[in-house]
Amino acid sequence: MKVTIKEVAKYAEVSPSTVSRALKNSPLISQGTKERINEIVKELGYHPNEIARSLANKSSHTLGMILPASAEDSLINPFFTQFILGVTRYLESQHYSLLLSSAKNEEEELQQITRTVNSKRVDGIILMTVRENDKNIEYLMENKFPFVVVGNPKKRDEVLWVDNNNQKAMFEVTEELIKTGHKKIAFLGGSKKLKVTKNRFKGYMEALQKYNIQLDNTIVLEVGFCEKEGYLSTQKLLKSNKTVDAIVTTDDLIAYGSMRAVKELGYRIPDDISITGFNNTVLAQYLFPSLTSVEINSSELGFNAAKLLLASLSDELLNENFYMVKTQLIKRNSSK
Amino acid sequence: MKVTIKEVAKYAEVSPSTVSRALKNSPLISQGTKERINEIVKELGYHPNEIARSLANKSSHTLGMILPASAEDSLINPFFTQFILGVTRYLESQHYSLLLSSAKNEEEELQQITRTVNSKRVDGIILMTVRENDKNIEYLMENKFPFVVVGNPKKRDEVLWVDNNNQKAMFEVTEELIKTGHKKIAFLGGSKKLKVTKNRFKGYMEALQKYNIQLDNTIVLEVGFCEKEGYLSTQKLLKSNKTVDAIVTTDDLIAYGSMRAVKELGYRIPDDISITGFNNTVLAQYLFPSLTSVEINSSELGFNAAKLLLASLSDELLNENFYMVKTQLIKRNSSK
DNA sequence: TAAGTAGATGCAAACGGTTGCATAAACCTG
DNA sequence: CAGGTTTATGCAACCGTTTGCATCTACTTA
Repeated sequence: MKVTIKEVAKYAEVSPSTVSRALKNSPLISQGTKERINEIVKELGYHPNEIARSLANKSSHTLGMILPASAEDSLINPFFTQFILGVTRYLESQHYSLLLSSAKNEEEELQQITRTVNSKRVDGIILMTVRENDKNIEYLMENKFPFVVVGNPKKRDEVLWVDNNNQKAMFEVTEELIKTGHKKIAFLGGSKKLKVTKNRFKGYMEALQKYNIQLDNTIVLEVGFCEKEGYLSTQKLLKSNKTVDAIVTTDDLIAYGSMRAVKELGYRIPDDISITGFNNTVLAQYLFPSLTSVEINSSELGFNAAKLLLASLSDELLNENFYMVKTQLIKRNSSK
Repeated sequence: MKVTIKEVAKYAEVSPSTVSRALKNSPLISQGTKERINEIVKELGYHPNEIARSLANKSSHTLGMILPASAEDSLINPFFTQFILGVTRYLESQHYSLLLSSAKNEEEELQQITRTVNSKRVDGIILMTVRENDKNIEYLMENKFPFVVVGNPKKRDEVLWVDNNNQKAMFEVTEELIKTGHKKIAFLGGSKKLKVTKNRFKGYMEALQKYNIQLDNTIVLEVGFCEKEGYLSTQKLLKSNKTVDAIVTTDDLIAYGSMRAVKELGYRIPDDISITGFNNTVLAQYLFPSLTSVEINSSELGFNAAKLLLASLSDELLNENFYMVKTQLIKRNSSK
């Protein structure tokens, strides 16, 4: 038989209100009855119906999250699992829950978001990606619905966001290479339209500047996020009589393709050319030579996204509307 | 201003009951008013409050799922993301939602499950792993709470489960090797306690039997699920004067370690020894030589887990209390 | 000891829907 | 055209909590 607050009240010979107060430690209740009620609660095995609670409280104690279409492709990357883990870890510590949906494409993403918002089942939303002119962000801002995004949104002062410090990460990679004697460092990056690429490129430049190395635009290449493009553009690069002694990339897969090209053309890694990746995917440790890369703490990213959003929900005064997660340089054998 | 069913009722000059009926296509309503109400619903931008609905319906239209502790380690495997994707895909098609939590260890898993069940926020639960003497399954069965598990549970006739057809998969791998001329095929499997290993081993044996090859227990080894153990046990195997012309493994990582040992000892892959993996992880396609492996359709696994559970929730008569997902043999260059 | 105050509890409405039952209107049918 | 049936609608209770307000009791304090 289901046990409700009324049952408990009957047994304790008090009103449901009193039970309710006992359960949430209201000051409007005497120590004695509180203890008595708590005993009966245990005895009967009573657990509040969270749905009823949500209705009365006008808060579901739940956040929503949409797995973007891109989750499907990025098989190489445990980012999503790790991110979700981080989110749930924080939410659980705060007795919040996570409602997850997925979308096949951008359009569906927005649909899912509106559905979730409209149905009032969540108090806020976590967006796992940012796009140029992001419709999702637009919608949420227009409707003043609380949310946090991962990555670097356009109106960065008006929204909550978390990101890993891409610029600093690439600065560290480049600096490390310079310090170990490299002078001609090529940059293989993904689409320049992406904020990630831009920021990583900034870090690269920053390091060059610091050590007074002239930026050489002919060894800065834009490639797609895959092994093949890394391979092809490295081939082109090396065959063009350019002498480089290091190649930094914005992804392990690109680095992997690059390694293949370098080896094929008879150079040794890292003796002739050092190569670095990014994202520290599973590949990195198993490649030969193992790949120096940058570890992104996706779980901490998720953790802090949830934390930031919850803090803002509770009218807490936030010092910052964003949170930068530190990355970690993982040195392996592909660089000197 | 928030728009509730009462607002709509007022505008349409009907009672809330009528609006409610209009929205769910009840036969107790005239075509005319139904259309009128639907117009007003659109005009006002009304969306039912799902929480209130759940309370009245005593059903949340939501399933619960717990990311097991092991999700943390299995970085190499996009299994979880893919599985979740499959689940959400099906749930969305049925207008259901997914409530996700995570657990750091077995104990916490059970806690999460009881919490979720007690709070009445979900109609059923999806378990992503099965253990020996699984406390979670025990609890759910005792409380007669609807659930489905991934993998092969003990009381397989009494619970709902989905699994990939491990036996058949390994049968196919082994048969393929036999057909391409291999005679001495070693088996490198994970812990024999695991149902997965057992089933894969069965498939291996089945193929041997079919082609009248005598099982040789000295080339059947139990190893941990990692590269290193694959490496070490293959070394031992090859140094023990055994002649093998193929090695099947129950995981790509084991296979990878195995490849390393084989190459070090001077054998060629696949000319001298063929090697196969399992799970078709990202590694497989990027190794050298690329690794023949077995693709597990985790997304379909999730899809059907959700489907099975929902079917049982709707008192549908099930033909089967389980669903076997087909695997796919991916031939690459590590086998002839 | 009377009046005032603090503390503990209950009542009843509210949250936003659903649904069994009663009823009114419209339609048959002989 | 009276009586019965069908169809469409409304009423009110209910789902399980929360909470503002009223009430009651007991304790101060002059």
